[in-house]
Amino acid sequence: MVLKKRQSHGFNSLHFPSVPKAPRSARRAFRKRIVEDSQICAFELLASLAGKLLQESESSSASSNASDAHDRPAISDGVVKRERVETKPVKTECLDLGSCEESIFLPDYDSPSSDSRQSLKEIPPPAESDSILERSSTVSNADSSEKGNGDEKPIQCEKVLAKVEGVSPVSVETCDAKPESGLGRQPLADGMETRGLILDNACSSKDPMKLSAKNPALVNSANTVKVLSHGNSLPSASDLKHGNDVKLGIRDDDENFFRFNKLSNRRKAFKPSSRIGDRRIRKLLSSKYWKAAPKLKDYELTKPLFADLGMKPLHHKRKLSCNPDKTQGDILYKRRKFSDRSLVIASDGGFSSESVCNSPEKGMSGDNGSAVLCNGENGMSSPVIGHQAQLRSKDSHVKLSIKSFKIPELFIDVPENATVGSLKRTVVEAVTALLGGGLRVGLVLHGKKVRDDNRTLLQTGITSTENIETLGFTLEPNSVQAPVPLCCEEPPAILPCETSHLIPRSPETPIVESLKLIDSLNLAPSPTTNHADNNSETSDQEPLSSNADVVADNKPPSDSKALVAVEPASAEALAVVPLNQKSKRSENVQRRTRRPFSVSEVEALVEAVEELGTGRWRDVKLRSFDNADHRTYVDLKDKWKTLVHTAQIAPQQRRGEPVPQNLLDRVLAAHGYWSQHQAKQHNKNQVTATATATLAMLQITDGQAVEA
DNA sequence: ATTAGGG
DNA sequence: CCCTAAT
Repeated sequence: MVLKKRQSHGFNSLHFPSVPKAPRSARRAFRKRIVEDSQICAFELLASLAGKLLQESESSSASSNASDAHDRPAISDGVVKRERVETKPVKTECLDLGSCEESIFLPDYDSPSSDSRQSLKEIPPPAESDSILERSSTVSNADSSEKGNGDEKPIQCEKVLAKVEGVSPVSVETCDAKPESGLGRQPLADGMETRGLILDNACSSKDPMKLSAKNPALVNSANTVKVLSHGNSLPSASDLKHGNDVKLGIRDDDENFFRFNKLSNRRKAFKPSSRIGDRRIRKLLSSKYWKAAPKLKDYELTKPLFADLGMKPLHHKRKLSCNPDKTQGDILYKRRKFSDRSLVIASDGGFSSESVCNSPEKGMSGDNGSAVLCNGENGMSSPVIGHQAQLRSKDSHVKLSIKSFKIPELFIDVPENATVGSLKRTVVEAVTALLGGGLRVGLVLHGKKVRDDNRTLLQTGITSTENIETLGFTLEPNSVQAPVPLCCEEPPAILPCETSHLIPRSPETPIVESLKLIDSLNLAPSPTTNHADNNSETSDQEPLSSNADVVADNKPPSDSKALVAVEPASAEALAVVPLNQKSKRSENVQRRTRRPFSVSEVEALVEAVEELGTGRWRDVKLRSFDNADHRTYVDLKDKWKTLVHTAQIAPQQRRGEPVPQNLLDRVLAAHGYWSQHQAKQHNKNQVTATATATLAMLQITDGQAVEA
């Protein structure tokens, strides 16, 4: 027990009301620095943000060209290539995001397994790479030159080598627009079995935006490919790279993050007590200072299968061009609080793949485990993403087709005078933000969660069509594992400019009706998909509930042979999307773990309150819980509150660890006493004597009553 | 930063 | 426990 040794005096102790050891101002002195630091952080952040925006604006014109270009450079082996010809461009329709320049063409990659030379040709097949693949750390400028800039800043690529299956190492390249991009990228550790996983994410452009516009697709498709071809759960270490374009933000955030930690440490050094520091940090974490960083962390911490599969940079353009006038409509969206933990869902109320995207049939050819990521264009419906999986067994590979994922319920609030376009965008934003929070994909087999990420599919039992029936995927917020706040409170400047903006939720703004309308439209997906199945291969769709035990009904993925993932938004976009606090919190911040008060703690509390009264929780904390970092004065106050309540109710209604009646009696006595002397608390000395007597009487009375 | 109260 | 408003 951390309880401070306390004097064992009862009411008599009331004679000696404890007095703060020093004036509050003095005690707080050192804290000031903390505040200042945080402010500095804020400034730094702002500065970086400004810089980023500036940079983006500067490159806006260029980026626009780049963004709509079909040529998405594929890079491998340090060579930048245009893929237009080699890959089947899949045009993804934009979600009516104002500008469709963001549309991306996603190539199909063929599974190396069956036909490695095709899509992955540029990438050295795993088999060939018995040794560590060495790659030039610099990416050729081919792409950049085409773009017309990119020559200037050398871009660094860091190589990350990961050992895979104890045999062939996997080379992953990441690039950073910034030379010193330090943040240690996490290698594909975790002993992932990603044989043949090769991720190349080259950054040849100096312009972050450009990168963002291009790379995500690249990365995503790469991931998908991996999934298809290898079946093994693939680490999303590769996903890390996605954030290059947002580098600035990430770095800053990370720096801040570290700073925060520092602060906390410092604070602790000074004062070993109180959890206040922690709380403060938490608060900071959960607030605006965070943008992309959380995401990065998520990636680092987890290995989401599809976590950021499919994030498309939707916002660059908008960011720049928009000069949102805030006076316009306000659009709010938020996730429902109760749904924070589990998302999901259900039968695919989603859209058929076609409705969502134009996926090339070719890409879906059976032999190639090609992945097609698309962006659905139906504004309203877009938020609803069905989830469907299809598995096939071919050769020794397990192939799946996930038609779509359904996203959890969203609340959207928009003014009546908002335009349809703005509404659509809002929905997109919401979805983006949601996904940006970082999702993990869970695997459910036979209704049971498969937790071991390192096991092979074979070991897990996912080998053939038979299993497919019982295989399901779930989407889970990352926050569970990584209590990292993800979001970002960005100035509306980033928002879609047209008519509406996402704004932090404000009570007054919302028009409930419109909200509901939207909600129903978007959230309640009408089962577009056919339930009729003709295919032997079926996928289970399960509601993603926190339980994850639930197995959903099978869905007959009709014919899609390829994996089709619907991608609502880009990772970067996510980084930029402002979220309202609530959604943020619900998704990112984990509640403090519950720590029921022990009897001894209660005793200490009671004792302290008897002496100090009910209005000096800080002193109570200092007196009896100074060493209990997890008990804040608010906690103590709350506990007292509940204690009083507990003492007032029938013993049968009390729950949890029973508190000795005598303590409860003391609680009542003290409570009664102090509530009568609130006003007089000033003159403690004078009152003390009286208080003692009164309390004693009260206690006696109470005790008698109880006994009787 | 604390306190007080509602959720 | 969390969140907020008011100190």
